[in-house]
Amino acid sequence: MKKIVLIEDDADLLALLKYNLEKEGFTLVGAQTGRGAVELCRRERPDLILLDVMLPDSDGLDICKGIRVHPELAHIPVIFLTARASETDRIVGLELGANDYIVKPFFIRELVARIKIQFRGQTTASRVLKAATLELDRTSCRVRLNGSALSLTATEFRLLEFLMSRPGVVFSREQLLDAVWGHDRAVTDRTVDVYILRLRQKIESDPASPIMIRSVRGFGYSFNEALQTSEEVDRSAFAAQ
Amino acid sequence: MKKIVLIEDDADLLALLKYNLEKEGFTLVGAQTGRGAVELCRRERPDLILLDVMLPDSDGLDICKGIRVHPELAHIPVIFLTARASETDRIVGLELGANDYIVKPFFIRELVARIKIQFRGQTTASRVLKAATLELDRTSCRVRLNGSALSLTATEFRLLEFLMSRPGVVFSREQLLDAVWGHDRAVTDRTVDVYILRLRQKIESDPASPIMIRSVRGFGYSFNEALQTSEEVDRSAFAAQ
DNA sequence: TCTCACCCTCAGACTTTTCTCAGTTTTTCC
DNA sequence: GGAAAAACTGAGAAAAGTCTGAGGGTGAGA
Repeated sequence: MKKIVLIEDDADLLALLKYNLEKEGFTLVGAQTGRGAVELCRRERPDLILLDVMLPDSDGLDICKGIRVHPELAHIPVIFLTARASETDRIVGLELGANDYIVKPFFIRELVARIKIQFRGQTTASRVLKAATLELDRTSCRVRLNGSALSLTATEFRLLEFLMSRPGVVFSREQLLDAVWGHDRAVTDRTVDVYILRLRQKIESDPASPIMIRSVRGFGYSFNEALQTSEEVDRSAFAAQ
Repeated sequence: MKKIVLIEDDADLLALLKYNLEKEGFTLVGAQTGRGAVELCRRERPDLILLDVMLPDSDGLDICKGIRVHPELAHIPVIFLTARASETDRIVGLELGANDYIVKPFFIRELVARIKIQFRGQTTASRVLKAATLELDRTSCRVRLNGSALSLTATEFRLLEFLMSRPGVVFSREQLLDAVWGHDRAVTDRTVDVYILRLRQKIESDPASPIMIRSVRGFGYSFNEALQTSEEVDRSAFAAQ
C-alpha cells in the first residue's frame, strides 16, 4: 500500500484526513509540527507528502525545500494544503516547489483524486508488465528474465505481451491469431503451438513443465495469474476503481 | 515560449482563456471541436493540452486516450476542464487519464498555477541532449562527437534529435516519418532506413555493429537508453513523477 | 541566368532473420 | 488401449534490414 506522510498542525483536520485516507487504502503517518518533518520523511520513506503551508513553528515551503535537497527524498511528490488561494503563487513560483496544491476547505474526494493523479504518473510512465522475475517493457520492446535481457522475435514479443497483459484469461488459438497475427491472417492455428513452444524455451526455467504459460487442454493457453507481483495486483485493483 | 493547445466548445470561454494565457506568455492554439483534436496536436506539437471534458461532438477522455497512444504525444501533459466535481472520478480513475484537472468555474490564476506546475521540472530538460560522448545542441543545431563537430544534414539532425529526446522508446518507420518528415509526407518508409544508415556512418564508431541507434526487428528503431548520462537519468526519473 | 554542389528519395541487390507448415513424437483423457 | 490434443523438429519460403548508386530537385555563388 502507498504510504503518505501528513504534516498538519490542526489536530482535528489531521485526524479527519487520517481517518478518510486510511479508509481509501493509504497508510498514514501524521505529525503536527514542522520541526523534524524532513527526518520523519527520511525515516518513513513515504510515497507522497501532504504538507500544510502554514505551520506554527515553520514554513511548509522550507520543509519542501529541505525534502528536495535530499537526493533520496527529492523525487517524492509533495501536495500542499493551503488556507488561502492567494498563497498559490508562492507555492508554484518556487523552482523545487509543489507537485500540486489544494485550497482549504476542500472535499476529501478532491484530495483523494489529486493524490491518485500523483501515483498514476508513476505507473503510466513505466508501461512495464511484470510477472515473477519476468519483465516486459512495451515502449522499448525489451524482455528481461532475472534481470538479464532476453532476445525475442517480433511475433514472440507480441504474443507474450498479449498473454501477460491479461493474466489468467484463457485464449483459444483462434483468438490469439486474431489478436497477435491480425484479422487478415492466413495462418494455421498449429503455428500458435510453435510460438508457445519457442516462448516457453526462452522464458520457462523448465520448458517441460511450464509455469508461466499454461496449456488449457481443449481451450487454449493462458498466462499464469498467480505470478503477478504485488504491485501489479495493487495497480489493477487501483485501475478497477 | 511554451505552446498550449486548448479544446473548448464554448467560444466565449475559449476567447477568454486564449487572451489571458497569451498575456501570461504562452502561445495558444484553440479549437472548438473534439474532432481532429489528435491530428491538431500531432501537427502543433504543443507543450501542454487543455481539454474540456464535455464536448458536443466527442468525449474529452477519448481524445486524451488518442493522445496517449501516440508515442510522440504520450508525454505531453493534459489538464482537463470539467463542469462538475462529480466527473473527477472518471477523469482520475482511467489508466491513461489526466495529469491534472480543474473544475469550472475557476480563477485564471488558478489555471495558470496548474499549468506552471506541469512545466516545472521540464525546464532544464531541453537545450542539449547527451548520450555517451555524443552531444546534440538544439538551439545551435550542432552535434559533437568526442568533442569534435559533426556535420549533419537537416533531416539527419531532426531524426537524431527525435530519437535522442526519447531514449529507449522504439518508433516504427511510420512514426518516424510522421515526426521527422511531417504528416503530409509522400515518402517511402525505406527512406528512413537510408537515414538511419547515414546517421550510423556518422555517429557510430563501428557502423556495422551499432550501439547508439538500435534496430528492433519487426518494430523499428530506438536510441539506446543505456547511453544516457547519470544526470539525464536522474532528471527523467524526476520528470516521471 | 547558369553552373555546381549538396541533399533527398527511391529502386533494387544482397544478407540475415523469421515465419510457417508438414510431419512426427509425446502426452492426456476417456 | 485408442483417439484426440498438444509438443516438438527441420527446412523451404517469406519478410525485414542493410547498403549502393543514380536521378531529380534546390539553393548559393559565379
